Amino acid sequence: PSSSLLSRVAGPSTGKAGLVETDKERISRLVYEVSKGSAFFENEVKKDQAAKAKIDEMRKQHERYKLQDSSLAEREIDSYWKELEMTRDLSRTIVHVDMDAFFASVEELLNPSLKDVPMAVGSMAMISTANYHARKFGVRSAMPGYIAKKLCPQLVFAQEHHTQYRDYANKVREVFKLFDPYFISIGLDEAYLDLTDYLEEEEHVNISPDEAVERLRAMIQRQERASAGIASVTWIAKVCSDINKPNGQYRLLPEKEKIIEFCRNLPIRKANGIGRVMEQTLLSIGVTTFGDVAIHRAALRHLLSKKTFNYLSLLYLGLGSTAVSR
Amino acid sequence: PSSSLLSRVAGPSTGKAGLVETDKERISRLVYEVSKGSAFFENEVKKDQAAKAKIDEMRKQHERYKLQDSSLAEREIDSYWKELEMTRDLSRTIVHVDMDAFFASVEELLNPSLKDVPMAVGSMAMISTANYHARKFGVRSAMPGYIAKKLCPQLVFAQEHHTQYRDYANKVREVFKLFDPYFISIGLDEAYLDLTDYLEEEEHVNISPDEAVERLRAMIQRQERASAGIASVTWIAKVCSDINKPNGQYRLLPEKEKIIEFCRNLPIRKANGIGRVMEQTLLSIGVTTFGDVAIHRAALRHLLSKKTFNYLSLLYLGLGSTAVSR
DNA sequence: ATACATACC
DNA sequence: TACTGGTATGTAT
DNA sequence: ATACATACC
DNA sequence: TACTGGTATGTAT
Repeated sequence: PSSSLLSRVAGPSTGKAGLVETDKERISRLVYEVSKGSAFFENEVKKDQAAKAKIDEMRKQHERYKLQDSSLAEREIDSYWKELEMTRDLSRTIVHVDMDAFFASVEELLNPSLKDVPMAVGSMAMISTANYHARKFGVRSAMPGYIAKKLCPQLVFAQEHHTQYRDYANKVREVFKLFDPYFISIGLDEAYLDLTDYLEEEEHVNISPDEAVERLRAMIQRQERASAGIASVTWIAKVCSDINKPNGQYRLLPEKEKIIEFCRNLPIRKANGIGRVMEQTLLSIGVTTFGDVAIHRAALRHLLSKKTFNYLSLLYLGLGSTAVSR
Repeated sequence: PSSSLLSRVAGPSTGKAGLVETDKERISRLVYEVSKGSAFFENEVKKDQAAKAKIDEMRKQHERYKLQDSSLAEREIDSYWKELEMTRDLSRTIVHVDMDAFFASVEELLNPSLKDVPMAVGSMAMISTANYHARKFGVRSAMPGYIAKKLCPQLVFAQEHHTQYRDYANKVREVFKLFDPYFISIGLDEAYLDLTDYLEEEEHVNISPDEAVERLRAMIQRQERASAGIASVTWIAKVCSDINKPNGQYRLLPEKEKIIEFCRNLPIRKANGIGRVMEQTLLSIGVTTFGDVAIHRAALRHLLSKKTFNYLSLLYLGLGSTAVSR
């Protein structure tokens, strides 16, 4: 099976965190073997082939395009990027907070005996989250339970208790409100906050963004653990919240050079909006990080839609929305 | 009423040939006054408003675009045009033949008394062609007969005799066949011929393209008169056939500089494919001739669809299809 | 895919 | 009194 | 406009 | 045995 099919059937969360390469490989093969033959699987094979055909078309177009001189196109793109640069706003302190294994940790609060065993919330059909014991075995969100059970035979299932999740989420949101009354929730377990106003208030002027977020996470941590990312735009804050997960935080300083360097080395898949298909698409052009976007800018503008190219431009430059409060 | 609405209700042929400006103005106003209130008219008003709204949107976008520096875009377009230039083919001698007032002149053959009076083929509802006596009054193809009658009260109507038109057209086509067996007919009264092979035949090597076309028209003229244009691409041949109409011909020599100069001064509306709406659209950007297309190339590429811009590029450069025979 | 607008004869 | 009818192509939804 | 694919939680 | 269900957005027809 091709890598794109493996990544498709392995589910979105596989390969995200906490596993070494050989484990990833072993797990995705196991998932593949177990899935094979199901209706779901056959459908995924079909979709994968369609996506691959499109990517192959593009690859051929790219072969032709590569022969051309692209220096003029590159200069035009550079000039466009210079204009984008004018819109850079480093003035906001944006935080992305992500509750660690939220559903699972609520279940652990409800039944502390689950704390020390590999546990997943959901059923043999589908699990929504797994605790970190289970994750060590490759168990992931959006993985069917029966596959998770193959990866981890001693896995314990907890039924979902949505009402409780909402109650706990509301408690956490009370904390967010103290730091930014206009915070935005994404589902029950994520939120974006704009800390700029908080940090400018007289009683907080001596607090650094890192300290403020430590404080916020400490207030949450009476019951739940959370990770957080701090940056000048929302999407980078989200990427940062993943870096020291679980129970950690990371700040990317609001300095143009640092931001561009950060994005240059960032695997494209880390950005919101770049999924499995776009990852494979860009890979076929030789793009793995946003730094590669700059290298292949002329080809990318030629091969992708205007919207997609403009979006990649923002990601390469580390630009994006700072809109949380309003 | 706005000029665009006047031009819309006046019909496609108004303003084409043979009238001075004040006449055109008087006629289009008369047509407007007479049409006003009809269902057809109200529909045209609605369509005109929709088209105008779009054009106005574009105009606003253009106001913003004009503030930007367009030198890089211009260079990229120039490089694209240089590539297009590589495709220029000056080797073909393309002729467009257009029968003068075809239906009307057949009617005159069928009833010679119609020769000396203003006459239109059709009815009070719609006329298809008018003879040149009638045209002096502003009577045009696709004009409703009752409006034509207002312009020219003594106008005589002849009923259509399609069978006869087809018979005469077939006779004319026999002539075309002698010059190019692969000629292409457009309706009953127009044709494109590729004279290249004819002129290369041993018995014709001493005949110029102009002479060959004179000869062709003379052979047709035993019964019908025709005008013709000679150029290296079909669309310019068609423009040329209009220049010395009726009963005349014009050749644009197959020389790059002459062709570009010709197009530079050519009102955009003369080209096939540029109708009333595109004319108004381009006018709103300040484009009247294809020379203006070069001046405003950066804005045009920004404001128009890729297809439209590429098409205008060909028209500016005097490039296009030479495909007649094949 | 479909309807509608533009364009031409 | 009364504004064709056919085709091709491009654009918007 | 509609269906479908991608992407995310 | 067994692959959620919701939303947003982009692309193809």
